[in-house]
Amino acid sequence: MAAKRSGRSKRGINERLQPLQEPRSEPPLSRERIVATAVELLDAQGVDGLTMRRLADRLGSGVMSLYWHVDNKEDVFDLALDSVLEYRGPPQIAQDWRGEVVHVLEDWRASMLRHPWSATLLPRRALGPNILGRLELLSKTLSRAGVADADVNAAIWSLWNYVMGATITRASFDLSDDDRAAAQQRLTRLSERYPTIERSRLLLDNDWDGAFKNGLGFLLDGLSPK
Amino acid sequence: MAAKRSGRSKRGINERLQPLQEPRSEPPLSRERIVATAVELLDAQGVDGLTMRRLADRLGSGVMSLYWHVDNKEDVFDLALDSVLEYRGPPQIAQDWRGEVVHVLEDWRASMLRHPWSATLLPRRALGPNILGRLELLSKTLSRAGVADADVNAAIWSLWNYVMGATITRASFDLSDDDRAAAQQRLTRLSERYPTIERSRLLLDNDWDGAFKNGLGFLLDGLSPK
DNA sequence: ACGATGACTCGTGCGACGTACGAGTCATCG
DNA sequence: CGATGACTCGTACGTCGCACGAGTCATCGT
Repeated sequence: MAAKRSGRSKRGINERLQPLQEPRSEPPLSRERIVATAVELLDAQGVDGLTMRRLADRLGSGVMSLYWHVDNKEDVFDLALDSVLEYRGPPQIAQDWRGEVVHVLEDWRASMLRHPWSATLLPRRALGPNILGRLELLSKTLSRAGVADADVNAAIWSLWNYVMGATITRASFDLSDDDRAAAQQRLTRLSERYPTIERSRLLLDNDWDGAFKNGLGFLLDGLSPK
Repeated sequence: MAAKRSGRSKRGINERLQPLQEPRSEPPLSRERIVATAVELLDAQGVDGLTMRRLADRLGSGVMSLYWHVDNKEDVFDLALDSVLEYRGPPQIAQDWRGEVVHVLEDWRASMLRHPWSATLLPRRALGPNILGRLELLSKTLSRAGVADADVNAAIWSLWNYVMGATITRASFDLSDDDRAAAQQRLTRLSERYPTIERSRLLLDNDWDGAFKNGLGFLLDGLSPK
């Protein structure tokens, strides 16, 4: 019931009334500062690492002060997620449609991997303006490329599914070396039950970027207008 | 440091020592009973709905008794997840490879949608035997279909990504009608910013099953050996 | 027949968590 | 000068996972 979006509170006349009691006098709270700090915290500690108490600590404020600027913790997640998914456009003009689609999706994946918590968050929160912008761009590109109108939506969802699956998997699997060692041990121990994937070293391939590009190539082959 | 896997405790000789003090005398705790009840609870209340207290309540036991049979709460998730992802094989023998792949993946998706919490859990937990079995089967099928050895792993990860993305998205988006109404409202309010996806009604299509099959068709087209 | 052992259950307590509530502080304006 | 509204914050409540240690009971070696 609160949460103004308040650009900047205006004091300025009597700053001297703050007798520098704190060595580093924090700037006043604001939605932007909260969101930026939340992103920092999420990057550093993951989804479970973001608590309102820690967020307030980093901001040098009390916990309940945050609730003046945001509705609740879910709101913080939504704002942080959206702030991270901006698309700045292709590097130069005049690409072919495949190049453009690949660039949008690789940039999307890269943004989410830079903030791994965002990948697991995106599917379960509302679509913010930045994601809608990306979908709009994809839609226009595919249409212009000659994909039949009846196929465009299915094509977009295929691409969405592919990026989400790839990124969530990638972001979830780069845990500790212990886990990696344990997984390898388990697999070789069970190699007689899973001979094919053991032989092809399916679970040991670390070229995630290459696999992403190759698989996307397959999908675009299937999507190309005949 | 505990947690035997104990098939079944053997009493039997002197059951009469239990003087039916409880109208419904619960069977003793066991790993299987805990996992089955955890699945029930997860189905009913979702990931956040599973707490050790509620689980113990449903089992008619104390909270700490659970910790004799499982290591911790994560262990409960792992066991519940694995118990839900069994594959029973294709309905009849002798399908073409496309039919077999489609069946594995549709069954996979269906299993996860029957237990929506499993989709979001799978990518961030270790791969259990049932998932490995599915990957083994896919690997064999693709090889037999003539997919080049160098492409098989990329192909499998494409399929994995696609199923995971599709299922996680589907499982996360069937929330309340309020959300759906709010989303539609938001979209039409912003229709001038996103004209293409508004016109194609991208976000309003509810034929998830059809979209899954169509998109999978695109991907398999791209994977077919030339 | 008896004491030891181990399987299993459970109550209490600790330190987190999100956030409702209400009491503060302070600049601004009539 | 008194009121208003923007903003901050301390306290409190109910919930969570789980560590710890004290129980109960069947079984077995002697």
